[in-house]
Amino acid sequence: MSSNAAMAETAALVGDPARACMLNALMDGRALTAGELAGAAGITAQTASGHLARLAAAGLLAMERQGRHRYHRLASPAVARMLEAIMMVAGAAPPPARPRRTGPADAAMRRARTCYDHLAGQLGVAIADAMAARGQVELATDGGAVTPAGEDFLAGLGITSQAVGSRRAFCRPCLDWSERRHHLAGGLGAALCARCFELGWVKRVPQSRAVLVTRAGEAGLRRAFGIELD
Amino acid sequence: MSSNAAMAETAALVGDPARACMLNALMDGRALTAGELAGAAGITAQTASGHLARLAAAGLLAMERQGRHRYHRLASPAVARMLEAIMMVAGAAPPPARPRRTGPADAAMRRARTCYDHLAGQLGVAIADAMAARGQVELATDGGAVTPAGEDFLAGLGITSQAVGSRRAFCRPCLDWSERRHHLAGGLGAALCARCFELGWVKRVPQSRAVLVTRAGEAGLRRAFGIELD
DNA sequence: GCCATGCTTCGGCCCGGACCGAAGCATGGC
DNA sequence: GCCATGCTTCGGTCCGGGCCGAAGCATGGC
Repeated sequence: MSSNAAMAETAALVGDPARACMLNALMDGRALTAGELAGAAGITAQTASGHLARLAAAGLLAMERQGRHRYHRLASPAVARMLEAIMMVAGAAPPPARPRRTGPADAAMRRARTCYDHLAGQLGVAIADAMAARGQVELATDGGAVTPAGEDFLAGLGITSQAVGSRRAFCRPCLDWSERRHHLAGGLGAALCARCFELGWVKRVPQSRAVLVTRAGEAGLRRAFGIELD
Repeated sequence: MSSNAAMAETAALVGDPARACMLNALMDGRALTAGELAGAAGITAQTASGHLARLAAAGLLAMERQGRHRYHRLASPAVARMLEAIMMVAGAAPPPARPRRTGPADAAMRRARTCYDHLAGQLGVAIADAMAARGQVELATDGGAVTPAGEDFLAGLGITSQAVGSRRAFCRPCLDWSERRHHLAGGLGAALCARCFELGWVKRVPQSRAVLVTRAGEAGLRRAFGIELD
């Protein structure tokens, strides 16, 4: 059973704290240089170099040289999904343990962040809740669908069905790491996230997966979704 | 960022070949004794005991004592999904490598097997294809939905919508490990799988995730789905 | 009570691999 | 050409943890 060994090898790569840190830093979908990743993991450049080479060899990372720099990013959405899945199990892990402060310590991260290509945190959950409450999407633990009313609503936001995906069922729910509730992922989640950036409703916090809701964003989100973050 | 450490810890648990072997053996959803798991991993009982204790402490396994035996099973579907996700990355891993025989060496496994709670392999893919071709389900990479025609069809098979789930979108596609194509998972996949066992169309191969299609099953599958396994 | 079975705990061995210092290549700026 | 920057390779140290043998508890059969 060689597939067992392959699985163990892949998991072992994620199973080192320094590598996990680097992978996590790439979970926002951007590409970072080797130096930045070394800093994020708190290790020296030469140690990071070894790790990155192994991750790339295993197909977890894609590497791209640009001048003196080498940019690394997650090789595919499948890798991001794997990391999500691991994080979910890790988060729910201690079953008979003390409740233990859930989620990231960083308040901004808890409030709003990107999760590979879509929005998560309080913002992501609020959007999902609002769209579900208005009958714009139907959510279930195993999948979801956009309703006709939802398509109209998205069109009004400037999101075409082409941007979302060709089929009706493109709205994968993704259990939120800090909120422990579902938010919108999949094609719909990615399109909504991209549109929020385009509209200037949210902007990235440097060196972080966290995003800030701008003043225009607060107004826009209230108008479009009827949501009001604390 | 303590969540990083938690993720690494969880991944490291899967990252040991012996533990990966045991987790894999539990991927069919059944509960096995410590001795059986030790045998599956090719290690002694005392070594397995240590591994199992750690996996249980981390919330990956649930343990249940029954007489002298201790039965272990995956703690939750989330764990199974995590293992699936890791396997998927591991399978697709070597990107610039030789094509390398895909999937399990075992021919029976490739033909039909369970994947936690649903059917996979050629059989699983064939069912998904047949239902999609007949307009009974709509599949996308991020989710899926059963059509009204599909509900009628399922009712004819003796599968009520209660058995499948309360919402319309309960049919999560799951990328097949050996076939590299999608099959039906989620509530729908679980209900179909259970019904196939009830009808005696398939039966488990002892000590394996593989399942055999019975003579009655060949006829039933042909009649119900119009599929013909080689 | 006695023994067999199933599993766990303890102790000690040993190997893999994570880490860093130093040196070696590249690329870009001047 | 020269040096600075970014990254990699090499060599050596050190620690975590996987492994088994032996012994220690439970449970069940007799």
